[in-house]
Amino acid sequence: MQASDGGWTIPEVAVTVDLAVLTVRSGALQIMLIRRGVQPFRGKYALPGGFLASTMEDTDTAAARELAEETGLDPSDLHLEQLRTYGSPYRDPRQRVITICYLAFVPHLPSPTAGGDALHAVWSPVQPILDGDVRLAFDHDQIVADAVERARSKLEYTTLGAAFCPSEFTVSELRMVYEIVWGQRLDARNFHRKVTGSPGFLVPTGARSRQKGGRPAAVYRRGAAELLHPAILRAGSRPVAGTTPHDDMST
Amino acid sequence: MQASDGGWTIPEVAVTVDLAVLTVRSGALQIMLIRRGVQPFRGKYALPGGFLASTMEDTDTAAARELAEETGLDPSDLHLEQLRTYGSPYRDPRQRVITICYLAFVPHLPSPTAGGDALHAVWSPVQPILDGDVRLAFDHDQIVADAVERARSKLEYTTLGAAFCPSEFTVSELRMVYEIVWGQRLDARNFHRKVTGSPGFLVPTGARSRQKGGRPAAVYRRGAAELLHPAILRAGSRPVAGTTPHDDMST
DNA sequence: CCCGTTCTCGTCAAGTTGACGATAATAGCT
DNA sequence: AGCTATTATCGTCAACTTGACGAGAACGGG
Repeated sequence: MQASDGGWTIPEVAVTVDLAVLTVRSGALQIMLIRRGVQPFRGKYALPGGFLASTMEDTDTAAARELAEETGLDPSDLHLEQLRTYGSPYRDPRQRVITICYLAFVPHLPSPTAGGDALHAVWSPVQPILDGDVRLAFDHDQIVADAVERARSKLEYTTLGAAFCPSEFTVSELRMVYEIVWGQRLDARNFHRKVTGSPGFLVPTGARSRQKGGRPAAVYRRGAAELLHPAILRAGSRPVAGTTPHDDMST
Repeated sequence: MQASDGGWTIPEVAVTVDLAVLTVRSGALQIMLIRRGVQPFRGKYALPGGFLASTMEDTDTAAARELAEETGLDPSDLHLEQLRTYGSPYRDPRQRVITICYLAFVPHLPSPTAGGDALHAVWSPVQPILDGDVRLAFDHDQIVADAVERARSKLEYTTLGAAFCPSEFTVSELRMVYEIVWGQRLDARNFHRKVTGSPGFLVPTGARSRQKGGRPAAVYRRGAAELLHPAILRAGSRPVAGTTPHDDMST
């Protein structure tokens, strides 16, 4: 459990790398879960992940490799970032386990997963987890809550909403991503003006989508911009009108 | 190095909790460093921190305790948040060490620290580190760069700029924090309008500061608001603050 | 060919930002 | 006291952004 280092021993702990993989499907924000086959929490759902191998693998690389295994997709196409590290002492009943958690945004996957670890992987809507109606293994409820909040925030000031869309998409598809992740309706006309007016957000392909009804929409691809200036703010995060800008101190 | 768990062994690695403690002093954004007394990187400067004790201490708690030891301040007064976890395999030449790094904003500390670990602690301007003119131990240059970028970003959309100020401060002091952290001049009149118009950012104490010259400024305390809506965005870059030599904490 | 639907462009009032003039209130100096 | 330099605070105005919403464009389906 400890390695010697010139008369001093360095304590060691178990470390896992877990993934919070979010997607938008069936009109809901969903997260990838696996059903645990071993104790503890056998039979419960948990985030995919695993112990950091004793090999000298970078944690970022380990997360990308796991993501590729679970989704069957090239991780260079997907958005993957570190979410947070969870180090509460009793989050694993066996022994102390610290989890480095990563957050991924993936588009609606066309085929079910193919990797070996992913045999038990399922997509599950996040809302029942946030509401406490579904309980996950360990402290993964909290991780899911953190992941969703990070995702909602990221849509405001980055172009990552497009990471939930396929490589080619319309403004309406992007708007529905925002509406589903934020859980609120957006004005289609103002949203269109906003995203098409943000330099580098959308690159028109020239093609037009055809669907059941309505005017065909222009098809776009993701642009090079990653940050949005200014941000697209969710309702409720706007200043309250009526407050006096210059308030007298004498009160 | 491994613990048995029903026929399977869980690999373990060494974990440290490090601190990136930022402050504004002498007109520059500075970070707390310690001079290493042991190998590796003996004599080099590094972020304060230590191996995660084998005790069942929460990593957040461990970071807060270390911060209190280094600064001598009550950690409940200070802003402390997790920055990132660094897990590159060869960042420590001895063996694999994963570092959970925390970010703290502290005001200009009036008195030197009293703890034992802090005897060698110094404040050092971040700019030479960002420029590559000063090299730290391990990958701590990168951590400092991440910490500064996080701090600059946090000033935009949170009220954490006030965490660099003493408990009572003026708008000018707050503006200088912004100017120093962002490295650009801000219009004093627009900044005043902006921060006094943000509900919950500043609470007037009724007192007025007296200083060398000029009209006395109203004195404020931090308000309850943590998020700024809308954000204060940095704009045109105009470098302002120079760098000062290494400054002992007991100044 | 009409109709419902969706996409896209315009318009307008309200609010915010950036540039900057003007006034207020102090210290230091003669 | 009067003057000046300095800093704080208040106002003004044009340019821009936002939210609400009208209106036309371009389809599929009856």
